[in-house]
Amino acid sequence: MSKPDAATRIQQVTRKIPTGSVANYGQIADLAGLPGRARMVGRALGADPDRLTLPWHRVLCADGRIAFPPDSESFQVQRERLLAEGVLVQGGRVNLRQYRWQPSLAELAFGLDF
DNA sequence: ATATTGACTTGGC
DNA sequence: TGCCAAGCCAATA
Repeated sequence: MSKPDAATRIQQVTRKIPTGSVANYGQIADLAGLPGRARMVGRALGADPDRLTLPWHRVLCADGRIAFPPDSESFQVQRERLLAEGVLVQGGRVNLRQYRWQPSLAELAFGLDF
């Protein structure tokens, strides 16, 4: 278990996003040790079987917008889940300056398996 | 084995 | 704001 695969690390980092906060794909990629691989984050989250407990809805595009097409089912689900935990979503977008997750080293390291 | 796709980002104009 | 080109790379076709 010393070197979990990329998808696993992405899932682990995503689980650390606090309720009421959000992060963007690139940020998760960086924190998971996958710089420049934002696309992989979206793919990994979508492929993750545990969609009910994994807070995938807290992951947004770099500009704060929901990555799904506004008319899609996923878009709505994500919007609902964000609103449900107090994150304001206007025009399919979240104000990052207000909700962006800014983890401390301790916050990231706590509970991690090195 | 080659080509296209996509829940992305960044930089430039 | 917006469009475009590059870089990214596993999954699909």
